[in-house]
Order: sequence, then C-alpha cells, then structure tokens
Amino acid sequence: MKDDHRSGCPINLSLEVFGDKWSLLIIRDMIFGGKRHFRELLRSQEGISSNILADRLKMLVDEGMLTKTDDPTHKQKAIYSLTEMTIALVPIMAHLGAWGRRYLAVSEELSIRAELMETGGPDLWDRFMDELRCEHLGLPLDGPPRVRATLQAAYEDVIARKTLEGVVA
Amino acid sequence: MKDDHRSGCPINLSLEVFGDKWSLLIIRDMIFGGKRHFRELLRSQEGISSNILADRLKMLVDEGMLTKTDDPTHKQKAIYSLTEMTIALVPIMAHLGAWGRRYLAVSEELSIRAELMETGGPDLWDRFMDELRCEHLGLPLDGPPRVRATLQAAYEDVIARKTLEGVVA
DNA sequence: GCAACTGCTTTTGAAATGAAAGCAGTTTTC
DNA sequence: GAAAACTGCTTTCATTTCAAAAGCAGTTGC
Repeated sequence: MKDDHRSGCPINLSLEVFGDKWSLLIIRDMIFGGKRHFRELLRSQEGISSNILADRLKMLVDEGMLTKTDDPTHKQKAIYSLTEMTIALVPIMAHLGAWGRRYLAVSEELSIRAELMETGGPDLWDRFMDELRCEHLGLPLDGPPRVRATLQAAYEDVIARKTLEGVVA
Repeated sequence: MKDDHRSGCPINLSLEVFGDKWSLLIIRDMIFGGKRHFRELLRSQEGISSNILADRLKMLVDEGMLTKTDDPTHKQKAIYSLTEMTIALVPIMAHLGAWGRRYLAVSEELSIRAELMETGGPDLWDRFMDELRCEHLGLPLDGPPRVRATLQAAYEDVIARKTLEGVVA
C-alpha cells in the first residue's frame, strides 16, 4: 500500500485527489455537461490537451472517482461513469460556483447554471444527485430527470438572447 | 488588464485562484489554526517549502484573498489577514472536510475539527465567519469568540487521549 | 554581544505541463 | 467497397513549475 500522503487531514487528502487545475473541470463536464467519452471531454471550454486528459482520467479511475467501461455500440469507445464519491461533490460544485459568481469576473452564459444551482439550494442538489445516480449507477429514479435539462435549457436561452442582441446591435 | 483566463466559468475561475495543492492549505491554517505570520505558516502539517509559501502568499494577496500589513510589535514581521472573499470559503472548507472524512483515509486527530464543523452545520459556520470577520477585518462581534477555541480544544483532547492510550498500551 | 528569529531569495535538479503530431483500429458515407 | 472521419489514446519535445536546501540582511531578546 502506498501511504505517501502529506498528512491525514481531510482537506489535504481531498486536495491530493482533485486539487489541481483540471480534475474538477473534467468532473464538472461530466456532471453538468453529461459528457461520457474521451473526445467529448477533450472539447472543454478551457481546452485541455489530450495527454493531460488521459493522465487525469487514469488517475481519477485509480482513485475511485470514476469507472471506465466499454461502449457496446462502438468497439473503440470507452464510457466513463461517475461514482457515488464524485456525485457527492455536487454540493461542493454548487458552492464553488456561487463563490466564483460572487467574487470573480464570470461570464453570464457560463454562470447561469451556477446561479440556478444557488437559488435551487440543497433540494435541487439532491434531485440532481438522484438523477446522476440513475444515469451513472443505474439506480431507480421516480419521475423523469429534469435538473440537467433545465440547467442546459437556461444556458441555451442566454446564448440565444446574446446572439439576438448581437444581431440587433 | 490581464485577461488570460481559460474561461469565464465560475468553477474554472475559482480553480484559477486556489486550485492547486497549497493555496487552500495556507487558508486552512489561517482559518482553523489562527496563523498570521510567515514562519507560523511554514510549520504546516504538510511541510510547505519557503519559496512556495512566499510565492503563494504573494499571489493570494494579488488576488484579493489576503491582505498584508506590518506588525507593530516587530519590524520584520508581516501580518497576513483574511478578506471577506476568503472568509466566505468557510462553508466550502466544511464541505471539503466532510467529503474527505467520508471517502478518504483521514487520521482521527486531524479530522475531529471537520467532524465538529459537519455536525455544527451552517449555524456554526456563520458564527465562525463572524468570529473571523472580527479577528481579521475588525468588525464588531457580540459575545466572545468560541468556535475556533472549541475546535482546537477538541483536537487537543484527541491528541491527549491518543498519547494516554499509547502510554497504557 | 551573541544567539535566535524575522520574512523571505537563490540555487539546482526533478517533475509536471502543454502543444502538436501521430497511430492502429473502427465506423460512417457515398 | 474505398475513402474519409472518428475512436481513445501515446509520443515527442520545449517550457514551466515544484521542491529541498542553504543563505541572507536585518531585528529582537537576554
């Protein structure tokens, strides 16, 4: 067993798992963007390079943050799934988004989801987590999944409005 | 103005500020350990090296996460203070600690504070934040500060008990 | 007067990062 | 049924960041 941890502090150990510039963005794209494949994740807003993405995916699988399975519809495709550990990061994502929105120079279209997560509060987070458990762990969900679709629709509304404003101006 | 951000996403921008292996640990030591001086911060559990600490402190001051003032009692000492931005990370710290405690191999003595923060919930976090605002921003506080002292006492109790168990065994 | 302490800086080697190209196989398209 | 597009990566190489150790010009306490 490799016990080369800097300390047993829970915050430190958390940072050892996802305390870098890319891991949380990959998880963000899986949670909020519904991305499951390598090539999808490669098309992030921030432009991760393929070697870094490959490295992080391998590490996240090793750490139990993701699982990797074959895609039955395509022999070369791999499907990455969230685990309970990663789904449990939803509240942290919501807080991080809210904090960034309050204190940093965010763009409107990329922060609308954070705004909705913030106003939705823990109830919304719980529904979202159930939705993710259904999608990634195969757990039953009563009622249709709506949270990610709602966030995505809001995002597209902002884009559409901004495009329109651009045309008018 | 330097606008070399990877994207305007609030999560990404947050990570650009403190998404590395050390920044949050420095902030943790200031919040939970009450550390205000360079040499105190250098004695972290994880053993940060002095050049990295100097670099991160400079960056955190530049980003508005900390302020730096002269210590009136010692011409060579600098005092680092939290800002509202950083105090607002208390709930995120609490969530991170709770997550780490649940999913990672934390040590008992270093996770007792996280446990108390978790059971205390948002009410405790708010009181702690008020306490930090008093200490770092000079805002008035009604009643004596107790949260950090309580957390610290619990930590020392665990240490004392473990030492005793070691002696007995 | 001297030892200990102050917040750093410098040096040096190792490790991580990032852009670009490439690759062997699979699937789609026409 | 051949060509083009797509699959999840890997390789290469230049640049940046990190980390350990030592050092430094002052300041303070005894």
